[in-house]
Amino acid sequence: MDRSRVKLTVAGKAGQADAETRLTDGDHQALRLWLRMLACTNLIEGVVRERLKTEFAITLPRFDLMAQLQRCPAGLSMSELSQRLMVTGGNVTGIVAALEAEGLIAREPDAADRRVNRVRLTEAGRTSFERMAEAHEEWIIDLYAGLSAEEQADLSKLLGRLKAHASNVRN
Amino acid sequence: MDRSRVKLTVAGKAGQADAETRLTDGDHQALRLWLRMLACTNLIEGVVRERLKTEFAITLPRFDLMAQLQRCPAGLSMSELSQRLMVTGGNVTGIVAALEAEGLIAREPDAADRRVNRVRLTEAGRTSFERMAEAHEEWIIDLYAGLSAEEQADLSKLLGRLKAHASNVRN
DNA sequence: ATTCTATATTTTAATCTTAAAGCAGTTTTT
DNA sequence: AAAAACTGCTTTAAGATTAAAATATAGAAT
Repeated sequence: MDRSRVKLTVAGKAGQADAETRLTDGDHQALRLWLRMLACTNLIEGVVRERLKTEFAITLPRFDLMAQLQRCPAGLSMSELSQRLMVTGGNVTGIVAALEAEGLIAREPDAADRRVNRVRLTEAGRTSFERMAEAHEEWIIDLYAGLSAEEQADLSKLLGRLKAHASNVRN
Repeated sequence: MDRSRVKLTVAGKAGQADAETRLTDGDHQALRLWLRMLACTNLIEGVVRERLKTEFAITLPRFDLMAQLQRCPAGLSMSELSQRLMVTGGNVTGIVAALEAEGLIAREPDAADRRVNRVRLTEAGRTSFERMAEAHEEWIIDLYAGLSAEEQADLSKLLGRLKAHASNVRN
């Protein structure tokens, strides 16, 4: 563990006193759990975001979009990207424009339906993504290494149940 | 369960095909777990965000800021808010400005240190927050009701361990 | 006292995000 | 075929977010 990179926090992300720390005794168990879960997710997401930026000069949304494209070498339409990334169409428009400007993806009009734009990774994009994805997977493995394989399985199961229930509540 | 509110998704958030659904067999356990956790958090956060907006016409960041202030009737400085919310100072500046414009919070210069701005809830802000907080807690309880008290405790324990480990990895 | 250093806050530029409105092209109804 | 309805995408306006630079004040060192 390398403690040498001390964070001075001149103007960056503030010190650590996360949401959870601030709870009162009166708060309900579910509320505490939710804040803890949020803190965990933000922590991990923050690490990923920061490393993608410093090590690969890319943002998380752009990385995520490239990840979707890599699984579909034939390409995806803007709508399909929107669904898979669970974001609005306008958002995809912006991210695709940025990645296209960087030469990492390309778009072609669909032959059958002139409304559709088909997006795919360029060769440069594929090469670049493969390197990033490998590093990314290692980061995640390391971040979760505090839990044994069995604990990870337990966590996954609980989250699966939570997700199933919460999905119903939403509607 | 009310299924009557069918989502037409004209231009809003796209259909449901969450990140997790898109995984390959080759992906590592930790990566799958991470995507599931992210999907869960986003799901719950989305519900909260949406309901705060439709039922109380407020955004989640503003609600979170008010929550911090409610726990500290004496008020908090901008820096303290920044730390507790785990966001940058510039971000707090913007959110405080918005809440001040709505008359929900007030700011006064600190007597002892002229650099400091002390922020607190106004009477209107406190009244408004109390109503929202009550509803919010119920939403969370409902969203987590798919897990028994024991399962919630297990989940909390696992997340606590994960958080502790990931905090170390970050540095 | 003056200079250096640190802290508190704001401003700016860039990116991401959503909801809503609009345009272009496709499909269905009549 | 014309009209209506739908689908795919982009644009716009508003908000959130960060990092970095700028400003103002405070405290420490000389």
